[in-house]
Amino acid sequence: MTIRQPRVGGRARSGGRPTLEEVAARAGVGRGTVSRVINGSPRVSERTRAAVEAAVAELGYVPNTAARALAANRTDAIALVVPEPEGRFFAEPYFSDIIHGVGVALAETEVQLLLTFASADRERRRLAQYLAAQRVDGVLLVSVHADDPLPDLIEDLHIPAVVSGRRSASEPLASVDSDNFEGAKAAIGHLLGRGRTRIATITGRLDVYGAQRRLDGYRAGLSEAGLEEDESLVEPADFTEEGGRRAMSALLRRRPDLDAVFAASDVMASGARQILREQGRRIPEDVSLVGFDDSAIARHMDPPLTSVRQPIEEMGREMTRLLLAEIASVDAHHPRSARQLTREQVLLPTELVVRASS
Amino acid sequence: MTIRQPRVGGRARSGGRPTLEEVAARAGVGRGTVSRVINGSPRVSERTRAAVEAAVAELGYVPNTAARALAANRTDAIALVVPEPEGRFFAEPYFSDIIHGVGVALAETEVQLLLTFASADRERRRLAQYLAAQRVDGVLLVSVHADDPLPDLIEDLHIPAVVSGRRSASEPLASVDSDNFEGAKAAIGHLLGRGRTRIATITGRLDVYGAQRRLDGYRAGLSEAGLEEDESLVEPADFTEEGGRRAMSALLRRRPDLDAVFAASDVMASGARQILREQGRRIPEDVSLVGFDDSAIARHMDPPLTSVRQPIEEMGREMTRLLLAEIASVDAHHPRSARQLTREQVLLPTELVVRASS
DNA sequence: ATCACACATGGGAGCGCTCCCACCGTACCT
DNA sequence: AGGTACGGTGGGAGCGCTCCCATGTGTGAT
Repeated sequence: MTIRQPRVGGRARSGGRPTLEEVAARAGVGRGTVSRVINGSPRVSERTRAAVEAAVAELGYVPNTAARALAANRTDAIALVVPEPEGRFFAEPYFSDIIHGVGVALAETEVQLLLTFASADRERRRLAQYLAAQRVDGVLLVSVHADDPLPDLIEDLHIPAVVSGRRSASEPLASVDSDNFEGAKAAIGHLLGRGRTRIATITGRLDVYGAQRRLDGYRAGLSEAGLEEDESLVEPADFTEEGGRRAMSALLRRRPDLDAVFAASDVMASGARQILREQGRRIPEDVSLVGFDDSAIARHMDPPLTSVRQPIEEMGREMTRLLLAEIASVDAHHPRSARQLTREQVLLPTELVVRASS
Repeated sequence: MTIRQPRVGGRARSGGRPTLEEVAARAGVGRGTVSRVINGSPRVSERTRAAVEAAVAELGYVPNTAARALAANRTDAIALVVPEPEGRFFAEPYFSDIIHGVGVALAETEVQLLLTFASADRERRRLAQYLAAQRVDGVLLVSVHADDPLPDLIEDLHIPAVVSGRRSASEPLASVDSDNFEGAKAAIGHLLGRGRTRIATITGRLDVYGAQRRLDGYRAGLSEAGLEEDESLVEPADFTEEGGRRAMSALLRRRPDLDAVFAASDVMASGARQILREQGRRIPEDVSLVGFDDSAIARHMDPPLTSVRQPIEEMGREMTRLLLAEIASVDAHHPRSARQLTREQVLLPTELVVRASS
């Protein structure tokens, strides 16, 4: 028989990173005690804690995350999943703001943020594998389309998740959204205050829940002011500039007497403005124009566009808060199968930014 | 005495993700064999492999990464470290291109990309912890400044790493850079071909190695054409638009007879153009202008700017290739302390994009 | 038929941690 | 004095994998 040698090679002790056990030996305590100190358990005497901390500092000990993840069944990492090609991701300041908000919310925790793109089908599959492999404790999903299968997949996997922008009134996942309804209503209130009464709207794709809510807000704003609904003032579009142009043309043809336009996005407002100008309507003298999103476009338009600002960074913060809470609740109620996720729905207030176009 | 119960709770078998052992049982083979199949070892018979693959599919088995990382001492993840605040990161298309390149290089591997920002000091410390905790197998470093301590830190940790843009001629880490010298020389060659002989240059911050190389290329281009060096045609700046304006003013004051300007960045070229226009010099009739980077600015300038294109996406690809190679070589030569990293230096060719400004 | 050798396979040990139970000592009560 | 309680501590077991050694099992050469 041969005596089994301890495994040598890559993980040899010499020069490797120190382990818990080594710290314990150095501090003259047991492994469990060191673990308690590292994890900030209160059940450790002051003397012992100090001794362990000294040993940690001397050895430059850093816990091995893989071991911790395996033993504790958590990774202390969350993923921000962007179901878009990188190109669009970088083009839109939206994402930058979201990430910033997430970063703020994570700053005081030990949780790491991972960014993942998943536009192509192939990448989707990879992502599914990734999530199933339990590499993250939870997922932030931004910019999901109504027909995206990703959220359902995540739901099946029983992974804590938060989406930005509900997909419907009965969003099954926890979500953070801006108050599209009130935002639109405020825009209408503002236009009414300017003395406008024939207010048209250009909507986004109505299969997007947020677009529907903006339309609802438009209608509520008018009816609360005692104005009758008038479908000839409503023109659907698709969130694009070209769509904005077409819708504006249609509206002017149908209702040449309109004195204000509420576009459900800045991009569509930009398209509308082009047509208004071509047709010789002055902004804001003849027609007031209001957009939605308060994007860079709004600030740089001529004249600068009044727009409804969404608190994007705050949405990022809030999403993170919700996700961390879900993860914590899962840890608590152990049974992984029967867990209760909170599925909280948060609605953040919007703000009307008034500029020269109204 | 009490009989020790198997641990229950979160990690109970019921409903949990299947393990290797369960796949093995299902396929009627041993644990080792399943592991071999999963990892694509050739030492498995065709029959067995098929049986295991069937079991994997039936159970929806996905290996647990934490366990794998712990046992194999690798994570199959690399980090892209951006020592900039997120804002700048998103503002510059440079990063988007790099990431795209990295993504392409990673597409055919199982390696996951993590994005990490680390501008503030606090974040730096976190990052250092993160790396020490062995959460990634290697690091891609972009946009490092000459005085950044991060690369040295990474070097001390003996973590495979690749930087984009060497910090000096003797870069200690593996690096990928574009050929600034030849790029600049080509720009000068082009201007000479246009019949220009009094060619000035606006340099970047000369403590940035790349800026120095562009200046060297400028000089080499002139001397190869038999022109004498003339320091009155060289004006240092700092890569900013304002710097470009100042440098251009100084050059015009000193050398009103100049007939071409090579700016070491498009942004500086943009500043230079403003001054040239103010002074009534026509581009390109009176003065030819060439920039560097071929950024969006170059395409949108009036007139469109001739510029030296860097193969950014390819740099991302190449960095990834180098990093994966380093990681592989580390795995091979086990002893973690005495490892030999390749420290390869790659120089990618640039390309002159000729537009109306020259 | 015998040996040698390759190839295929099973399973023990161990990666570094967390969790939890058992145990120790001390303080406080009866 | 004996009992009880509890804060503090040590260390076994186990997380799910990889690695490698030991053990079959089949093939061709002798």
